[in-house]
Amino acid sequence: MTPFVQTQCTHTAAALATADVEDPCSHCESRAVSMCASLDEAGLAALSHITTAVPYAAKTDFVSEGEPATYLFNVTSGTVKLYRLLADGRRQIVGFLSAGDFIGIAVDDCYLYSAETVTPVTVCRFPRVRFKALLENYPALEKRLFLMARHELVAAQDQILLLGRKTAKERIASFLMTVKRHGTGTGDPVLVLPMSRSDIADYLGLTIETVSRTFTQFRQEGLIRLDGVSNVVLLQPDALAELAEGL
Amino acid sequence: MTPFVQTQCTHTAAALATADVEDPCSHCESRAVSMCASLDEAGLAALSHITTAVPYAAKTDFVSEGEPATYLFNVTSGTVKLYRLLADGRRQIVGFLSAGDFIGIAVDDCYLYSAETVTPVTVCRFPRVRFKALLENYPALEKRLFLMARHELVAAQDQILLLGRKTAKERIASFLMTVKRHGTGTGDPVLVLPMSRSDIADYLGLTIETVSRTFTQFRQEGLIRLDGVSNVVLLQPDALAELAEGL
DNA sequence: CGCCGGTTTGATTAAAGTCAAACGATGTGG
DNA sequence: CCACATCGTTTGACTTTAATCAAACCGGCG
Repeated sequence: MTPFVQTQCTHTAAALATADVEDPCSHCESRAVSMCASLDEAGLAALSHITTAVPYAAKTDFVSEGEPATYLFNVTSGTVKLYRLLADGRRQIVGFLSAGDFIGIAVDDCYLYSAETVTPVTVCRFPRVRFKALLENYPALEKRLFLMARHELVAAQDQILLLGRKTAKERIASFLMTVKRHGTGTGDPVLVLPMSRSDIADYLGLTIETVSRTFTQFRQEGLIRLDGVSNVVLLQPDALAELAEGL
Repeated sequence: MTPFVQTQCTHTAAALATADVEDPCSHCESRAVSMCASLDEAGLAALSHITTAVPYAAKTDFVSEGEPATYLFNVTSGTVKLYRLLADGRRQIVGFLSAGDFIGIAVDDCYLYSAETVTPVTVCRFPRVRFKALLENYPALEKRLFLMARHELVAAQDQILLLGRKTAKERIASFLMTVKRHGTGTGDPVLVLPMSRSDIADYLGLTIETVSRTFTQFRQEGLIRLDGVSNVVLLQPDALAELAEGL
């Protein structure tokens, strides 16, 4: 478990093969969408100096709630879920992350949630203390993280509205619209859900059975088509959008 | 409605009476707990220059979701609720604010939630554009806002766990513990709840009836004592704390 | 005193959860 | 190559929690 390579800030097998030791981040596919976009060459070099690129297999736990926060991470490919547990094992997924997302914005000394990969994932790993030191010298990076934190806060409030006041159908519809928005940005109505029904349930505050039944119901109503378990075609995206808003 | 005074950054009737025009923020009771604590005298002077102190009566709506975000606010006294609505009127309160809390950290051009006073409230009001300009010159202020945003994010994730996975009893217990923590910090087990049962319900994703029944149940079980509707004495704070964590 | 809003209590319903079994891909070993 | 075990998913029957509908209560105020 947790194999890793010491090459810095190069993330895919392809990138690794062509890694340029002098400028390791230049090939990073997620650079443009990550906090790294805020850094000039000097900043990128300084960051790459404290960075380790790490690939994880699917279903790998790599952050545990309550543990000392030794490292912070940038997801560069794949899907990660963040979750919190109650004492008796009830689980709430607080977010799904993908390329460009940062893990640890709100972290102080200890992690406040656990993180597990959903798919195979690559991350850039930074020692927390050194990252915080670096932040002092790159105000643009801090500004960028602030912006990302604000976006996370908006997303969290959306989720609070969903969990507090939406029905199961509205939650699933909202989830589909979020995945759609998060996708290519094109109007592509074919979604890929890399996470299991169990993950979706724990994200939406439902049970596996209710998630499954609701997908079936949407299929029967002609709102979606299901290709296997992970491919969803939105047949009536507008109707789903309305459902998501409670109309 | 929305009466206001042009005196700058002086917040209570008492403070108003003794306002020092040269140094209007010096008497502010919430300065130490607000973002203003990050400013030196020059910064405080610059901020006070774009500030209007505004008192609001209880139950006054002063921010509306979707409206252009002309102003940002700092709460200096009283309690405010932030909420979002679904089309059919279902309401979710995303947070209660009090002295020192900032309204608009995550705001871009338009407000993302509505705000209404619970009690009589005083705020410092800043034109958004001018505030953002000022931020550029006071990195310590921006750092402080970033820190506050991170704390809000942690609180939001706690609320997501609560709404997604806790029972009604656990939600009420969690709410009581949050109010307790938010209080004087002393071990004072007597809480004052300035908000209505309806507000508590809309904050916890429950109905008025369930909130009321759960309080009654806690009273019958000897966990709390109720003095009227707004005073709650925690008779067994430890048991409530355990309930809140799902133990 | 009696109205009025918010709150509490009671009876019933409905939405989602639980328990349980069947289904269907995927992967393994005979 | 196919039987079979496994794991995640779907479907079904039933239960439970909290919501809904409705009435009584209570405290403050005109």
